[in-house]
Amino acid sequence: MGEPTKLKVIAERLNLSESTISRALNDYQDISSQTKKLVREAARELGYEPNMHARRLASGKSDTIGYVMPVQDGQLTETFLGELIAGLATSLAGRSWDLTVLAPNNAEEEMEIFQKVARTRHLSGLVISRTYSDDPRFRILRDLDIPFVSHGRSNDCADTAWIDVDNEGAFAEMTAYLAGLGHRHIAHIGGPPVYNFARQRAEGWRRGLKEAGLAAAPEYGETTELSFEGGRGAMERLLKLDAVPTAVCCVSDVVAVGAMQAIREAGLHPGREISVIGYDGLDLGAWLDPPLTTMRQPLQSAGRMLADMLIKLVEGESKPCDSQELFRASLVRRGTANPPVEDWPEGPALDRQSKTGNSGGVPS
Amino acid sequence: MGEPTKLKVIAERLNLSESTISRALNDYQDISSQTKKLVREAARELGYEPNMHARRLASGKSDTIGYVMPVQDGQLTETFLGELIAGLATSLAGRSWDLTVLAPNNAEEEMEIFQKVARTRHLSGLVISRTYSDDPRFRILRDLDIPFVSHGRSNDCADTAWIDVDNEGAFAEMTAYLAGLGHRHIAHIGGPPVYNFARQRAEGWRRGLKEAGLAAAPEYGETTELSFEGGRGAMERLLKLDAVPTAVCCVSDVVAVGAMQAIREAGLHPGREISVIGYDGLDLGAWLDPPLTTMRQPLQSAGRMLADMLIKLVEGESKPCDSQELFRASLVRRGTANPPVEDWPEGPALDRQSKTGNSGGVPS
DNA sequence: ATGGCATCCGAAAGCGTTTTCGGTTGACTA
DNA sequence: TAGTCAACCGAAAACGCTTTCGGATGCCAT
Repeated sequence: MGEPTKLKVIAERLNLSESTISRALNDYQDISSQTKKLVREAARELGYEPNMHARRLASGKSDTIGYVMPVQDGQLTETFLGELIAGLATSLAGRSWDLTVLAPNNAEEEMEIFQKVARTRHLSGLVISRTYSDDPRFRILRDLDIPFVSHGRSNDCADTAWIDVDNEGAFAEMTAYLAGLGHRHIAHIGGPPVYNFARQRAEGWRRGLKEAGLAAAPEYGETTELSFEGGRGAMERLLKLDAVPTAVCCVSDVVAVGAMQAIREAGLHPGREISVIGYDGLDLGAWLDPPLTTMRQPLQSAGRMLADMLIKLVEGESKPCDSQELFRASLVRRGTANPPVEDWPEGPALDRQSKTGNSGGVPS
Repeated sequence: MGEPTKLKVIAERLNLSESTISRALNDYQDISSQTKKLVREAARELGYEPNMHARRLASGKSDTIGYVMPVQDGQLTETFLGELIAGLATSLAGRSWDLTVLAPNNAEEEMEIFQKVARTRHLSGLVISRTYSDDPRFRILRDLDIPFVSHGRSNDCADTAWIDVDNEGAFAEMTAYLAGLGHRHIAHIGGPPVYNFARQRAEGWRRGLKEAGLAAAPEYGETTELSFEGGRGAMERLLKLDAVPTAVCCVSDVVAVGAMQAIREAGLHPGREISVIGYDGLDLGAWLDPPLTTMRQPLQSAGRMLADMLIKLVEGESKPCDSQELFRASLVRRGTANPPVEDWPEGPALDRQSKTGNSGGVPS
């Protein structure tokens, strides 16, 4: 109610010195367990809460980590952001650390943040996300000696801390699954290759094709924006091909939904003439008709794990290169991945002259 | 690179005292504009960044606001969370304030946070969201004398700061729109009435009905969880009614999508036999077939405005009751709201004996 | 000259912790 | 009985900034 109780109050009440109180509360070894108990009780009774600012000033540690939001790519509506941030926050709260959110609007602002953190050390470490294939932040943060963990890998992340999903493995599995269903014309709608995950997923598709004994026709490797419109546009291009693919691996659920729309607009049915698999495991995929087959990655724990890793790094309890976790994504079978069908409608919008059956070879 | 420059360094370099430097940088009036310029230049050259912890300890102000995430309701996948947080963060960064995110897992944890903030004042103010009709937090925060702004109103928010959308107005407009299209059997699928917005939206539906000269049949007022399954279940119940409604106002887009699914499963077509309007303006609505008509609220600026309001409150530049903003939502015409049709299929799943035309009266 | 009044700046006391260093006990060994 | 050594605690110096208070200076009017 009145004045916040500080160390001094407890000290006077127990006839001890402030420093003893401080060390007792911080569990120093040179305080008898008896007085420790006394101090802790008094602290509880008086409702003592340490003044974070004083503590941080004196100790030189900030016990705060910063999460750098991926603002500049306009991906703020991603549904996982909330869960990630909540995961970070709860994990930190358990250790009475704080989470502050940074939202740089462009690369320069992000650089300024890094510089400031490096100088003032007002944040103990950073979590970055939405990594690029060739991501300068890895080098910069290392040079600035700022502890950090990334959500996603990059080219030179060999000796940094990260967590990621095995994107390549996931798409190889996805492709193998489609091949196992009998598909021989499996296309891929990928994302901008600046994103590391996009490159990895495309690579996984290629590997899956190869392992299934299929060739990766270049015209089957589409690339587009990570959006509904992007997916639709890419699918429209695939539909114009001489040999229209009978299955498509999409870099994300949103892109997959766009592809489904294009398929429908061509008078075809997603999951019948053309199978579609997305990636992300979004709920919305289940609400479609037919529901979208996809792959889900474990996200709920990502925030927690990022926080744990970063704290260990900051406290020097582990080295960056020992803090690397690769998760597996798992297939979510719903309605849009089925064996290929023979009877395609010969709609006016669709020119399939070279595609009289599904046994034809892969176009060169 | 080396030691972070502190006030002392600048003071020695300019042959001034630390206190002068401090006041010069903080634009005190008793420092000549000449020395101010000198100090500022030196600070820039030396790359001076104030030590936040020292500053906050000395000044007693924390220049930090906390955003309390709505974790306990499990609504973390809401797409607006990212935008809201980003808005808060950017607006604060412009004033060199910080945003820290709190993620209480239940009401007790939330209370503990409040108590701690009240005692330690380590946060200057709070932003709360996902408000209940009868939300105890309003009283508690007021009693604890913690400055706060809420995203959404409550019963006793007359003298607190908030921003909100005119939910009631939006649903009245939505209902009027459907009535204007010729619908006379307009139902509502609402959310849990503990949420203030849910109650407001139901109220808006009733008002719209009344203003259109239609009666609000109690069985047309459904209530359900804010989920796909909830919407589907509620719609299934509506489909069992003697007089099946020809239009449905849904409390959210997600619920609307569930309703659409139920309609489809009954052998009917959303937007043909039964019109559906959602609320939120989510992108995913546009990806459906047919695309979901909905209402969009301005969210992009909400975070910014919440931050601005709260800072003004903290600085004493305005009073809570003067910080209240009501936004209007606007109708997004897409494909699921059309005039009623006469020819309903007589599917086995649907029993419409009392519904031979659309001119029938509202069931009592 | 003297007083009064701005204007500008320095000295110093905080802010509430942490942490090092040394000092005081008492028990135990030789 | 003196010496040694833990075990435990207090004094005091930071940490880097803010802010009050008063002092010095110069200017003008008396």
